[in-house]
Amino acid sequence: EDKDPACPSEPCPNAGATQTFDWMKVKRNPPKTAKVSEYGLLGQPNTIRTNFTTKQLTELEKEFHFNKYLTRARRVEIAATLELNETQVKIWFQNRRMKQKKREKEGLAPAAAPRAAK
Amino acid sequence: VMILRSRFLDARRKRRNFSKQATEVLNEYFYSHLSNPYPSEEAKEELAKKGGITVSQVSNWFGNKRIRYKKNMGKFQEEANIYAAKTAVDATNVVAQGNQANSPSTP
DNA sequence: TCCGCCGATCAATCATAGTC
DNA sequence: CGACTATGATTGATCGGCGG
Repeated sequence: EDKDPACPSEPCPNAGATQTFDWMKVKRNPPKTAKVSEYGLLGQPNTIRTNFTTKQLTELEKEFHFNKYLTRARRVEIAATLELNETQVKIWFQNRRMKQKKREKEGLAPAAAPRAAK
Repeated sequence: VMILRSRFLDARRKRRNFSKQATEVLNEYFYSHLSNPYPSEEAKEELAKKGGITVSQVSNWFGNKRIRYKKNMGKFQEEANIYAAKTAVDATNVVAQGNQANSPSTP
């Protein structure tokens, strides 16, 4: 996975002027979205970002407008219907809530930023 | 998976490059804090104000910058040197210093 | 001890703007 | 004008911390 003929080692000595800080080495663990089941042939089931279909997103969106939060039962139901993991549904709602919050926040500040600002 | 490109109709993405001044401010902060380019919420607001962009845009910029920088450090060497000279508040060890905790991080 | 949520971030990708 | 690159935004998923 990393091909760097110049600096094979880890402590890559500072090449050039700037050094290599910790944040530059941060590496996220690959998504464990694997579906178990059939991976005997392909070494990697779903080590990549899942792409939800329009249908799935539509359903999730619809459910979101009904309830911002899911109950365990509802989650299981939706996951089964859309053929997704419960975790994926859970995460989707989580991200959706954050997105909503972000939107609300932007819908108030950009328009006006008059007073205040100390 | 036949092409779920339903995202086509997302008129949302009408990107606009930031002004020279915004980029200047962002890069200045980034390279002067290269040891830890993670501005606090307050710092982001400050940068947003100075650059005339939103806080989210500042976040996006840093997110993209960090990833792209570490992905190909060599490509940014030149840029790094330019901005590094400008400001040097950096400090690999800014711990001590008898300083003032300006952040309201209540323990 | 396990689980869900939050906030921030990562990482890959999309689509466009800019350069040649 | 098309090809290629630079860059802002989006988003499924991870990380660490908190509370129940």
